Amino acid sequence: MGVTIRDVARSAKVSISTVSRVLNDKCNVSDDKRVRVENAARDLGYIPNPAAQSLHSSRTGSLGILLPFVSGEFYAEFLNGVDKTAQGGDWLLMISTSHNSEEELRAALKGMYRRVDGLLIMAPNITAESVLLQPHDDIPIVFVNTRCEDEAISLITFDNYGGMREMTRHVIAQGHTRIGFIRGPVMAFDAAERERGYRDAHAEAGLAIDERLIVPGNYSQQSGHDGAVRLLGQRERPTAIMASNDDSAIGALSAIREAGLDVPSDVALTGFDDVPSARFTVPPLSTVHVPVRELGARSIQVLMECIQTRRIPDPPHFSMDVEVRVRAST
Amino acid sequence: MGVTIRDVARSAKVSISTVSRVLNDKCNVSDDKRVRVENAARDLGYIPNPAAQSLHSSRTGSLGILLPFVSGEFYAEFLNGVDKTAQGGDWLLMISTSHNSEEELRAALKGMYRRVDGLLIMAPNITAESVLLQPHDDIPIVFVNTRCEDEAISLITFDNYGGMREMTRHVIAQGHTRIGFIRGPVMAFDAAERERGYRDAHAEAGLAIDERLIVPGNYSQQSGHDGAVRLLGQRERPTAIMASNDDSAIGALSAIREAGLDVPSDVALTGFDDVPSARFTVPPLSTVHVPVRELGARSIQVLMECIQTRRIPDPPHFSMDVEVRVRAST
DNA sequence: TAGTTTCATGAAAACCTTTTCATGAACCTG
DNA sequence: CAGGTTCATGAAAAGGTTTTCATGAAACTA
Repeated sequence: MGVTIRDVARSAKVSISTVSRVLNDKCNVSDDKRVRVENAARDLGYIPNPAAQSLHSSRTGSLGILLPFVSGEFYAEFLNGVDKTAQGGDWLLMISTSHNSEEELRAALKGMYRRVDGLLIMAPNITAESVLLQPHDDIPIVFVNTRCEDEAISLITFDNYGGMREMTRHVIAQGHTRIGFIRGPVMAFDAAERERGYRDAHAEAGLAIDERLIVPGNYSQQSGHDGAVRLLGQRERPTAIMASNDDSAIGALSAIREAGLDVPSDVALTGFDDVPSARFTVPPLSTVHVPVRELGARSIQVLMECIQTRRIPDPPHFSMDVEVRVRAST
Repeated sequence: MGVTIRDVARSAKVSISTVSRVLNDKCNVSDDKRVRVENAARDLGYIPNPAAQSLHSSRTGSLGILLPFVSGEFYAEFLNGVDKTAQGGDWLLMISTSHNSEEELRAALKGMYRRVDGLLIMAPNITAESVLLQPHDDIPIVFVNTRCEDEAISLITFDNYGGMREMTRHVIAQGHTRIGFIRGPVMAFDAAERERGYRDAHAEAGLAIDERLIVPGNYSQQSGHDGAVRLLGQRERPTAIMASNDDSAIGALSAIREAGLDVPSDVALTGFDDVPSARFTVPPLSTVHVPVRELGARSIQVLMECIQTRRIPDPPHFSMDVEVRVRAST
């Protein structure tokens, strides 16, 4: 079995209290013994048992990350920011994905009970308030990209609505009046916000929306492809297609080319997220840049601060800036 | 603070031993008390403290996942398979990324000490043997896509060499003789294997390789773009470009189109991995299909079995099948 | 020098479970 | 009915750490 503090104490011929003092406090212990303990610990390769430490301190050194269904570059980027920042603070990450319903999230929350010191939750399909109604540990929780009105809950988000409104303004400014829209997942808060941006920009410009131009999707490439096929098959086909995210835009792009049409001369195309691939489509994709990695980094940053200061940040809600990036697809 | 087994015992008017028995063994306890305990536990919302359980049982219920730098769809897919399978076995995942050097991996290994019951390590830049030379907990370890000769080490991999050899044969069969190759990361085992496949297929066909046709890369879209620019700028430009993975093929595709050339009529293009996007490039990308999600799933499966049976699988090395998928880019 | 303060040190308690052990009571068996 | 089993139950130990408390020695102060 593993080497314990007892082994170190025996080897250094001191009591376990002294060993613990040397390894933690660093005060009130004679140089002689300190050196003996340090040597013994090193020679034996002693590492404190985290379970024992945690039992005593009720601190775990881990952060829980709860995500919805993970796919595509968005999450890889997000996790990158999360992990790098967490490692900087010497935290380990406990990650659990595929939580789309309240049910699943509740189970995950229970599974993480007492195993983590804080939680980062991205739950675009659910409201933050409903998550917190569940019985839960009173550890700090930071929500990301989740619907949340309550100012007592810490939230990091980005402007799904404004980004898509801005992008729609851009497309309208290009002279388009029949603009197709490929929706995101039905239950997703961010998808609804993006659609709202699309609609409001139309209203602003005094453009009526033909509801047939709004087709379903679920953020996947396949759904973007299918959505575009549907839009292009319409009698009076749109001159521009706005996809709810980059993945579905990439799918749409392939459908447009399959139909023998050119982007942007026949059909303009836009995405949302600005994943790395968006710069490498042909033509490069006009999209709404979301600082995904920074989003992950900042979320963890805030969570670490919540844990340290024992209270939620002020202001509790923070929104990252997004920015329209016009490339060759419009 | 949290509700403990004592609280449940007090509330149910029994000893803590009885509570523990009801919640675990389920034997040798009267119906009367069983019901009382169950009700009390439910009403108080009791969840056993994992640290205390772990301290006693020296089991944690967590699996450690150590990955290299994570980016792109490959890892999102892999994690999908991993997480879904782990959840099925009621395990939590402790994930740590960005371990490319022995140094970093050693630190991560130390950080996970006694926090996990098993480890899944993907370390294409290092050998499995060198990782195990580090002092480490004697928990089961499964390596994925890592260089490893030792038959005493459990390994799941896929045929990087054979896949690329097969794909190269396909390209050669199309009549190409000047075939550019965009390398993966210098230290990466899988990248070296893929290059070896490229070379051996040439040798088989009696084709000499012009070393100028092999350019550096690092699996990123940007590096694929840059590599293609370099290849296309050569005096005698290649008629086909094989990228070491799909991401760099996507980058290369954009560079080819920027140069005003057509795929596949001017330049054929291939990738490796078959990430979801590969079907939605224009034209769709010929690539080597790797069952990435299954790879993740199987790896965790094997790890769970190692933990349960307390020994490594027989045979210890397992290779997933890959398959050339010819699409419109060749 | 007597009294007080500082300081290094080890013993022991606490954190929360699970599991072993001991104790009776109720139940058999011959 | 006496001796032996089974069985429900609670007390206590163990798991590895940190922290408090007690102890005694050494260092000060008046």
